[in-house]
Amino acid sequence: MTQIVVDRKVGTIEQRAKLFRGFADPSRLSILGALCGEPLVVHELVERTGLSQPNVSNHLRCLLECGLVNSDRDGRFIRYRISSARIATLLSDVDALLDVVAGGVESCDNYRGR
Amino acid sequence: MTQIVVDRKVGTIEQRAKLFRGFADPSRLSILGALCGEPLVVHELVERTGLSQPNVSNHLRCLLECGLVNSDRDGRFIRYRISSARIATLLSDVDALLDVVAGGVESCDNYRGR
DNA sequence: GCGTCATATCATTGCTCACTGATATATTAT
DNA sequence: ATAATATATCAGTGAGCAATGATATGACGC
Repeated sequence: MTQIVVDRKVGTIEQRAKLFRGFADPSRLSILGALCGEPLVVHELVERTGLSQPNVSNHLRCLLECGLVNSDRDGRFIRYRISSARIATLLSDVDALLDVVAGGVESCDNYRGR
Repeated sequence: MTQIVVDRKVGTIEQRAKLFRGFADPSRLSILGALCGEPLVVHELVERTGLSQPNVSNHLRCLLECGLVNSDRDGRFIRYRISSARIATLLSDVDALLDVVAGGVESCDNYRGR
């Protein structure tokens, strides 16, 4: 009888904070949310998010460097996709938490939004 | 036969970003991580996190306003606890995602850390 | 009351990041 | 080669936030 040992490496506090910060921006959330549905090329992301093209590209570079998305060239297009289904999990868990704390988050003005 | 309809309200992009930003700071992550173990009073949080007392209080005010923690007065102490087990879920989700992307997150220097 | 411990408040400071606008690179078609 | 489309790069700018230090409030015991 074999035993599977998962032993998840627990990230450092700084790594976690850095990863959370990757999600802590409306523009990146829009991009990731769109990519959770299906892989998309840059100009499609620009259309759907309403962000400027350089802005989308800048965020994509960051997301790519962090390993949150992957890219494949397709002719003159570059198609981006999320790198792991765990990203979708994280996003839906945040919505689950918002079910509980949405009101408080809304009224908290320590952050005035960016 | 009854059917249970969950219909989760999906938060707005801005709400999600704001909630993520609540987690996107090493100090707040330390505090929340400590509180996931057990409820603690302020000076215990100060000891365990190594943060200054005003700093901890400032972050607690924010976390309280957002509804991520609750507080109860206990004599001259004030005991804080996380408001929902979903917070712990979210934190473990991030560690699960870090299993996949830790290297990339580490090397991404679009954020230089705070 | 007075002193002490526990926590909260607030202004200031310095750093960091998101966005823009201009430009560069890459690919395909004519 | 030239034009057109698709994407990337980058400096500059403005705004926002985390931490500190000083101080204020609150609770308990003497």
